[in-house]
Amino acid sequence: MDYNKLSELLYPNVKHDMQYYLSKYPNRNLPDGAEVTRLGPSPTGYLHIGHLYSAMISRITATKTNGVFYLRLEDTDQKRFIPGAADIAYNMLCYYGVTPDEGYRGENLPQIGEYGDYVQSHRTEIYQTFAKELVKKGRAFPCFCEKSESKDDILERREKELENSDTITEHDEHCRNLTYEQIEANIKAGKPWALKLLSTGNPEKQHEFVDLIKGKRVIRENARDVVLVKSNGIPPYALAHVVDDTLMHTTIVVRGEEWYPSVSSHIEIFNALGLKPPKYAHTPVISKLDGENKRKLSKRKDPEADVRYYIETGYPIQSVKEYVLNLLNSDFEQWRNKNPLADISEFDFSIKKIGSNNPMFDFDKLNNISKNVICRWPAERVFAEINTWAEKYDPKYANLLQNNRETMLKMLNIDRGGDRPRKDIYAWSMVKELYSYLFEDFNAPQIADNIKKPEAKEFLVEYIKKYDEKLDKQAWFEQIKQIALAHNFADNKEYKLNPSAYAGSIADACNLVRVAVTGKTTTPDLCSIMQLLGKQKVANRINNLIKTLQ
RNA sequence: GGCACCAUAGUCUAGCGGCUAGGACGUUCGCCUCUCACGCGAAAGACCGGAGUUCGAUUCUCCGUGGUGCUACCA
Repeated sequence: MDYNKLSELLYPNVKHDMQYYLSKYPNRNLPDGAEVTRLGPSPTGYLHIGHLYSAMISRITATKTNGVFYLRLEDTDQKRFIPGAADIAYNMLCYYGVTPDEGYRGENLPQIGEYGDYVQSHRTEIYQTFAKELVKKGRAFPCFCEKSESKDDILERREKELENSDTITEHDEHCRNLTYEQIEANIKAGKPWALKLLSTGNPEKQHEFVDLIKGKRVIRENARDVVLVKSNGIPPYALAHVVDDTLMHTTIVVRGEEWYPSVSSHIEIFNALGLKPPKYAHTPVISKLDGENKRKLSKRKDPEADVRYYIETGYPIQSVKEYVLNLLNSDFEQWRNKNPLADISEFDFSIKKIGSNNPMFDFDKLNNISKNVICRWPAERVFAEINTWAEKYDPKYANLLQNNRETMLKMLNIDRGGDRPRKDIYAWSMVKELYSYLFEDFNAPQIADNIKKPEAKEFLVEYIKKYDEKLDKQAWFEQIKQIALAHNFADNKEYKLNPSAYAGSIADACNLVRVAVTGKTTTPDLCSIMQLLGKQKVANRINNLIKTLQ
């Protein structure tokens, strides 16, 4: 077979050769050891938490080595294209502070960088040039078989194939053996065709492969005649990956573990073209416990898979990043404990420290991290963040906050600051409910079962008569205690010894006031809250409760 | 069906031939506070199973088992 002739038959319109592009995009001028990393989302929806996960690896690695992190749009599947998704990807990266140095920046901003175009659908001519090169080298052939239309199609076909044999064919025995004349006839007849790799690999043969996360591995050679160019002229991932990461000089490909099985086919394509493959880092996949089963975080079922979820819920960016970092390098939290105020960029991140099993998403942990982040911030900052969040997601509340700025600031300052700040907020959306008593009245709440109602009532009646909002914390407590004791509430320890003899404990008395005033059993320092509310409101609310105590 | 990845408490993990198997979240219980938290202290809770290698395996090898992924003209 005359492969040059074949390449002209297949790609008569391709003007340049591979060398042309190789010299058009020369090596990057970067310091020794600089790593070039990238994120290649496909615009099929939102940005997945897994994208943020690998983007952080890429961003930190590039920053640490004075390299480059760029964003490339992998939009070769036009069937799954969703308008707006590309912008979301870029915007979310920026929002989370994982900003790319170059590449695609959304529909309205020009791309940055000398190695573009960074949108794969704009690069078909380049891909076809490389495809033609492969044909010339006798390493690719046209396939005229009918394609599978859907996932179901494929599964069905696979089932059928398995009925007769125990393996799925890897070589395309039919089309790889067509003669030039047959191919020419098919082309002239206008039959659609895809370009496939003519694999020369032998799966019995193994070779060493080093993955930056998994370490040294032995993998089998590829034997699959993978599709290089689809019948619409656009390549699927494999060729696009090889061409783009060569031309854009990516040094480390960070991608999800689901790609791991295809490295040998990617390496074969690099080799067939005489190109050097990059280093690979296959990351674990974030999963979730669904009943008894562990599974990948799913787009449809799990709102937390979408990075926008955390914004809508009001998690600070820093909380999410610290959580992801903690998943990535598990010694992060030890470092954080030692350096509570340090910027996360000071943490000694390493790709090698990434574990290789798939972690499950844990809200408890995220919330805990977030509480620790927020409790260190001054009230002004917390207020500003809540306000910014509310302006977007709860304008009414934002309005309320702005009109009561001083009150809210005072509220946020209760138990804040110092070595042992209160940790009660992990996301801005919870604040409205958490401090609802500040701005809203409520129906009289239930009181604890163990408290005797008639005495509770007498206690509250007397207390509200005597309550003086000018008392400081000490005096305030002393007053509650005295009045409670007078109404048969007992010292905590004594009460424990003989509960039935008393109306309740001092703690119960306090809680009675707390519940009456706030409607909640846990709140920051009650004395401060009462001062904030003012005597009138406090009196009204306590009276409301009194009415229910008959 | 084939191929691969993974396997330590409910969860995230440390471990890299000899440890009372360490930490964190969560849970429970104390202490502190004459309230809620915070903080402090403690408890419960793990090496998937079986062979081998070894004086000795959580650690190394093999075989099971389980979970996951891939086996698309999706990425």
